[in-house]
Amino acid sequence: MNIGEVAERSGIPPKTIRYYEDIGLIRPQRSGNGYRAFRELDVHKLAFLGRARALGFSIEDCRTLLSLYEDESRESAQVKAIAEEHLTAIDEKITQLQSMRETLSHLIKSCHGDHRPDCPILSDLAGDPTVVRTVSSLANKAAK
Amino acid sequence: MNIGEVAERSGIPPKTIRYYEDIGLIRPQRSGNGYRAFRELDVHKLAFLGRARALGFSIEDCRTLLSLYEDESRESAQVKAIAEEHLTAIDEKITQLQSMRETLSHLIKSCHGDHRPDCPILSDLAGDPTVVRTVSSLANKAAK
DNA sequence: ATTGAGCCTCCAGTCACTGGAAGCCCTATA
DNA sequence: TATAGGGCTTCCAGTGACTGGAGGCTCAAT
Repeated sequence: MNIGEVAERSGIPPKTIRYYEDIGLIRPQRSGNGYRAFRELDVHKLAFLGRARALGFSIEDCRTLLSLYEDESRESAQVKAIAEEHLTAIDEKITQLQSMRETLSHLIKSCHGDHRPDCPILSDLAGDPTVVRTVSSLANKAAK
Repeated sequence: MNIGEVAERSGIPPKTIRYYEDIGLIRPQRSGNGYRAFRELDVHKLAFLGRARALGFSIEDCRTLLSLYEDESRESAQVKAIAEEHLTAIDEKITQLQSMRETLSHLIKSCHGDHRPDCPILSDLAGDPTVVRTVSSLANKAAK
C-alpha cells in the first residue's frame, strides 16, 4: 500500500504520516522503488493515533499509549493514569477559557459598537478600573 | 527605566518584552550604554498587552487593538467586532474541549485501572466498536 | 580591582504539523 | 517511443508566542 491510500484509509494526511515516521511512531517498510510500503498494521496504528490525537493526547502520550497497546503485559492502571492526567489538563483549559469567555462577553455587552470612539473594551484593557473590571484579576491568575 | 523594573511593573517578563520590541509592538528608546530606556507610555502599553493576552487575543489582534487604542478617530464597532470574533473562537474551543472531556471521562469510568491488561480505553482507541464508541465520531469531526 | 547582578544580542528549541521546491517513478495516451 | 500527469521522495522553512542558554558588555558596591 502506498502512502496515498493509507492516508485515505486512516484519515491521516500523507505529510503527517511521514512526520510520524520521522519521529518514530510508525516504521513502514520500503519497496524497491523507495516508496513506503504500508501493511494493515500500519494503517491500524495510524487510525489509533488519529483517535488518540482527536482526544487531545500529546504526541508523547500517543507514543506511550501505542507502546502500552502493544505490550501484552501492561496494566490497565497505567493507561488510566495517563487518561486521568489528560482529563485534568483538559478541565484546566476549559476553566481558563470559560473565565476568559465570561470577562469578554461582559465587555462586549458593555460596548455600544457604533461609530463613536468610546469603548469600554479598550478602557478595560488600558487598565481603567472605572469600568467592568474583571480582566486584571484574570491577568494576575495567568501570571501565576 | 530599565527592562527589569518594567518587567516587574507590567508583569511581562524581560524576554517577552524584548520579543515584543522585535515584532514591533513597542518601541522603547535607548540609553547611551545600549540599554533599553522605557517611559511610562511603554509600561502602560505592556500592561495593555498583558491584559489582552490574558483574554486570549492573538498577538496580531493585540497589535490591532493597540493601534485602535491609540487612534482617536476609531469607531468602537471595530473593537467590538474583533472581540466578538474572538469570543466565537473561544466558544468553539470550549465546545471542542467539552466533547473531548465527555468521551474521555466515559472511557476512564469504564476502565478498571488495575494490574490486568484489559483496557476499554485502548480498545476504543484501537477502533474496537464493541466498547463505549464515541471517539471515532469525534475523530471524524476533527478531520473536517 | 574585583565581584556579581543586570543588561545586551543571537541562536536554538518548543509543539505538531504544513507548505513548497526540486526531482524521481509509474502509468497511460498519442 | 516520447511525453504528460500524478504520485512519490527528500529537505528546508515557517507557524505562534515565547523561552532557554551562551557569550559578552555595563554598572554599582565592596
